[in-house]
Amino acid sequence: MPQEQFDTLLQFFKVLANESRLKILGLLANDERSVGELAALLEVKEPTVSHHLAMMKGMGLVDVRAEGNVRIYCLNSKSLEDLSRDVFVEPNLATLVSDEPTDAWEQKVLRSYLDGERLKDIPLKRKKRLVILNWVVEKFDWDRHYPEKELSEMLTAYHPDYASLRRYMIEEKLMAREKGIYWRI
Amino acid sequence: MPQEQFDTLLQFFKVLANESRLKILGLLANDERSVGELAALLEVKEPTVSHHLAMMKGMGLVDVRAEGNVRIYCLNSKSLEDLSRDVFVEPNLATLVSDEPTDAWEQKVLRSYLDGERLKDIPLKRKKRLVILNWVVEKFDWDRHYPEKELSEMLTAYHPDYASLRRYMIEEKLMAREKGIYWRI
DNA sequence: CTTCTATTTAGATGTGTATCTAAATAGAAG
DNA sequence: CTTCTATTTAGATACACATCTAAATAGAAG
Repeated sequence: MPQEQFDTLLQFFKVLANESRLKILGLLANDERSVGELAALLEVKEPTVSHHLAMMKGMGLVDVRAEGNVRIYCLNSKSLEDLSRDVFVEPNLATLVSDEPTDAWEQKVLRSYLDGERLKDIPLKRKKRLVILNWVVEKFDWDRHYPEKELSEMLTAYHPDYASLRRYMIEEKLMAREKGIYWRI
Repeated sequence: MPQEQFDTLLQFFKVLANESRLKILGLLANDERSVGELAALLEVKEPTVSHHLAMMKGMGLVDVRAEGNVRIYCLNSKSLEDLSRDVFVEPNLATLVSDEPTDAWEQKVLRSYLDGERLKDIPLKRKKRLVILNWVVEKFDWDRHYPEKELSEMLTAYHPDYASLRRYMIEEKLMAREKGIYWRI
């Protein structure tokens, strides 16, 4: 859903990001016009206008009606309103792009927070911190149980603030704890 | 005013009519980001992102803040709202393009309605009719007074429905009438 | 059917622009 | 001051696209 919507929006902007087409939109907002009229008003050749109108029709921005030898185009203001409503509200915009971390981005985070096998810092932003925590938790075996003392010693090897690391691991449900014993989940 | 606004709008669409820039907009709607983060998320090089951000900043779509070595960009949602509000309401759109008849357009109208020195039709649309009326009224001298009979005979030479022509001329204040005498104004 | 006109299709050309690499800058940290 | 890192600037390349001309289509009118 978001991807498809993103492409539609991108296409919409591309269609309107052209002087001739934007003028056509403005002219049709005043009155319906034939291809020839538009060509004369814009002072470009008919084939060019025809090409532009085809694009705009493809986006549903205009409608056509044949009248004798003439094709009359008019604005489809509903589709314009639909697009603008969906688009220009910030929360809608936000859903257009997944900000799921990509491999490339995770690599970047790891590089910037790791100094060899040690952490330079524990990221404050949750998204980045998750990348780091996932890297740390990989150091532990799936099918072992770790007493708190052993866990803390191992964590200290990566960052002095082992307590925070431990707390975050629990919080993010990367590990579970019971009676002072920890294991991966 | 309309021309300037038109250019702004066109520029706005051009800025957003690009996959990378539209994604940046979406990402910044989620959270502020540094150039490097955006480059990693989009999987393009930093200079490219930098270039895009400069464009967007030029339109006032984003704001920057320096933080150490890093420049953090965030969305300026107000400017986005302003633009969309001005744009996507049909009456606003209509004012963006002057539909004053251009010379080219007038020529076109004349060509399509004239058959030599006779009118094929009297246009129903006022804009076109004005072009025709202006052409007809040129046939009359500025400093002569025409009795109704003479006027009607002259008009008949251009179109059988001389009465309509005469009425339109008065209506558009191309001619004035008093006691059955007509003259140009 | 033939001719004329409005439009569309096809194909060519030139400009614009998104992106890259390499080099310059600027600020942080030692 | 020197070094390192994030970013910007400059310059090159390549692809996209707006527009044009010429030819095809389709419908109106004779």
